[in-house]
Amino acid sequence: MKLLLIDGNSIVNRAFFGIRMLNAPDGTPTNGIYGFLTILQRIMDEEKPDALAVAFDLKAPTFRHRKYEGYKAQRKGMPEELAVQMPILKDVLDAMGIYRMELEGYEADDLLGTVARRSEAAGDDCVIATGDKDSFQLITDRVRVLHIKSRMGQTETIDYTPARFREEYGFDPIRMIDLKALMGDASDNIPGVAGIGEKTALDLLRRYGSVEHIYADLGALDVKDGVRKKLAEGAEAAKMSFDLATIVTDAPYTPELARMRWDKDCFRPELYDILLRLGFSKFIEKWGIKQSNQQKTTMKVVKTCDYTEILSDQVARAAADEIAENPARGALCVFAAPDFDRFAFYQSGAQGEPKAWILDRARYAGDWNTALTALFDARIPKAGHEIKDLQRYLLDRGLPMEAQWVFDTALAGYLLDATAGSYELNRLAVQYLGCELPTADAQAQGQMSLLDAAQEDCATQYAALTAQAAAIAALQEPMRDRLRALGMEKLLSDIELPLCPVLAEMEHTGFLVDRSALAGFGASMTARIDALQTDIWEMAGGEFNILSPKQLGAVLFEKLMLPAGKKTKTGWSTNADVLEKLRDKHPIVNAILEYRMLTKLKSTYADGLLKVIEPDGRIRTRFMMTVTDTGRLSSREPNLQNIPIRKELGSQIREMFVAAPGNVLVDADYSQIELRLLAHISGDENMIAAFRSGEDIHAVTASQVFGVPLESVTKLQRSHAKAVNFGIVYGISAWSLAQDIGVFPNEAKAYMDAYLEKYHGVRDYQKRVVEKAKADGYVATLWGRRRALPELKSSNFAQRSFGERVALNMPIQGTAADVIKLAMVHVAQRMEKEGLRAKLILQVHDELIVECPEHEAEAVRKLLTEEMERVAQLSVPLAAEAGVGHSWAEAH
DNA sequence: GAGATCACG
DNA sequence: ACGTACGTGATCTCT
Repeated sequence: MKLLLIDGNSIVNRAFFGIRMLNAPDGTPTNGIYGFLTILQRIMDEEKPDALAVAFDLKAPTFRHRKYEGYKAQRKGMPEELAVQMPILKDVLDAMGIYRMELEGYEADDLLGTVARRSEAAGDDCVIATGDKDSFQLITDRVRVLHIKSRMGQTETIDYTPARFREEYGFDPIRMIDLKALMGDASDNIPGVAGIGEKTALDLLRRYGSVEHIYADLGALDVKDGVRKKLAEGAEAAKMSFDLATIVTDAPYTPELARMRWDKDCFRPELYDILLRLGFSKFIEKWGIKQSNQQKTTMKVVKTCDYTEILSDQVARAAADEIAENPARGALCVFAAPDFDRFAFYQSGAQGEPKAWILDRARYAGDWNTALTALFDARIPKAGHEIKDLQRYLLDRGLPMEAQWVFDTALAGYLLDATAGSYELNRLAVQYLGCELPTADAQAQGQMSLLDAAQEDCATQYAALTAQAAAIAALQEPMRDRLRALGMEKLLSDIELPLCPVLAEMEHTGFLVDRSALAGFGASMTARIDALQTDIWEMAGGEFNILSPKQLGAVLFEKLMLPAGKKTKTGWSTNADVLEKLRDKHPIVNAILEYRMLTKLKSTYADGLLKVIEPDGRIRTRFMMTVTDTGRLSSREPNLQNIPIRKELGSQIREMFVAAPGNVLVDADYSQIELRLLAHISGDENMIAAFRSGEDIHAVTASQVFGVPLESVTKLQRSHAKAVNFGIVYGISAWSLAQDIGVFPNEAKAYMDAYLEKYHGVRDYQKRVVEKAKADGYVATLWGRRRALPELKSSNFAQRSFGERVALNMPIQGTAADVIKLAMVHVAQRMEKEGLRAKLILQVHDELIVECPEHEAEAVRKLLTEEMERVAQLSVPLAAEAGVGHSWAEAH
């Protein structure tokens, strides 16, 4: 039998300090619980124990501390945010049927030790999961310790067997006590011997085995006199520390072994409610926890109803007419199955009963396009979920999509919490309605005939679809209320919703790519890549996978003994920054850099893009509207927002993105939009003046920071000033700036000080924005787009600092996103109004690309820059520059 | 599936 | 002493 014992306090502590602040919908902090459950699940998956128990501390002073009077056993008090999570965590564990071990006056460690020794005596295997090193003293052949570390939100476990421990420490696990006796443990209030640190303690134990041996004859030790003196003076402390560090293994505790047995079915019904309240739908899903009495809540909040299945064109038209003639019933809510072959429509009655309709392509008797045309009638106001994709579907089928779209639950969810990550309807229902939606998975019953099962399946699925459409209806009011309260209604109605058809059409149109040129480009690299591989293998003295950082690290830093720089968590870093510094040290480095560049170009861009060119020669991306934390769009499958440009060879790819015959591309981009927005938002007079003057902003910055006349700014000074400008927008530290531009940190610090001295409006603004973010818990753009910043309250320095940088950056990056989105809406509307055949085809954050007939080029160029510059009247002009060409490279 | 790397703004 | 810039997505390796 295998028993898993978990040090509850230690694990929840790691989780709390390691994971960014998370909150339940009601505001209760949940990061400790969340982290604990994540770690628990991971260990369970990996270890698959037969039984488990979680131990918790219960009150100080504990047994171990009691015998030392006057000794302050009190650990540092738990932060309030963690303390409130402890009872909830215990409730969760109870509801999961997991055995809890607590004993008045004992620490979790002592219970672990006691139970571990007993299970060992009974011939069982035992695994202890903890975040502290104290428990290493319990390691034996039958007791392993899983040490849980959390770094940057990631958890890492190290499996300590006696061998693994000895390898790392150089002595037996039981000597962990001796180690603590000598070096102490600040977090546990174990004093240790004053002046003896980890290094000395390890050395002593490796040579003399134990505290007992060390103290047996201090005079015989081969150590410096200073160390001998410290040991002599610390004899008492060592004795006490030894006792304090010794985990009790014979506590008066009898665990109820039967209740430790792990059984997946022992979840109690209230687990569902607890997890729901905590906002942990991820775990509900993952563990397949069934709702208890929630079905009733669903019915109450999401009013479902019978549906009519539409099977013919005639019925489809009749239904559309009925809907159009009853505008008082509210928007028609549409839910589409993922592949758009089934739809549910739902209209809540103003007075009467709600009505619902189902459209199933597999069963539809008439013409599918006719059905869609009828129901997506432009007379009918509609609400939906991810409506841009629906519009794209209609467009791809050659159908109109001009229906009045008045709401999108996914977009609303995104505006309300851009960091949530997913806006699945069920999740929104949990969050904003407090209920779960029925799922479609039919429980195929053994007794049912195949036909019955199929029918049952269909009915369940239709009911589920209807409930989704009904949820869209039910979500509108609470979500709209929230948006209004946060001042984001206009953001939805004037920017995000109107942007949907624009993006749908961009995706639909796609970008023409010169397939044979791209294929030729890819093929032309093969020979060079092969030659480089041969050279690299020869210089390395053997074959290896150059793209494997692990193997490459071994070659560079062990075989060729090049000086290793940064480390990653798995080994040496071999990234371009590191390699760049090794360029002169060995010819292999240059070859590797070139090899990396070429393989990247070939696999991601040449081969990668070739795979997604459609039969008409065009590439169609998907613009994601609810992905980024700042309000930007993202582009996927393929990503057309990261096509190379910075290096000459890569930028050749852009020559293969072309206009169709008889057409041209018009490319317009905002010049320095983020810095201009910084000038406006901060109100810094000096920076505003610089932009109004129309001079090169980086040169002006250089001239001011380095105190030289504008005309005599050197290239290097300008490039440094440019780096500072970028850094300011990102919320820089002097250390990182130094890394970036390759100067000493104190020099970088001097640049930054000079910068903030000259642009003191920026300095004041930065102070303001961080303070306001701390007070409000969020930051916002000029248009009111928000990003919540719970990180600012984190007790973890790194996370808090991250929050501060985000507070500095998001309002700038997000406002730029607002600006270009609005410009896109205006551009599309105006091109349509002016009857141009021009089409927007791509957005790359500060750049728009239009494809149009040659004769429209001038008009489009003018239209683009006008609309882009006219979006907002700020204290600095928004400048857009446009070019025309037959390829993207030429137009840019 | 996670981590490392590198492409873009 | 902490840990180093903001925001993305694709590909490859390796567990």
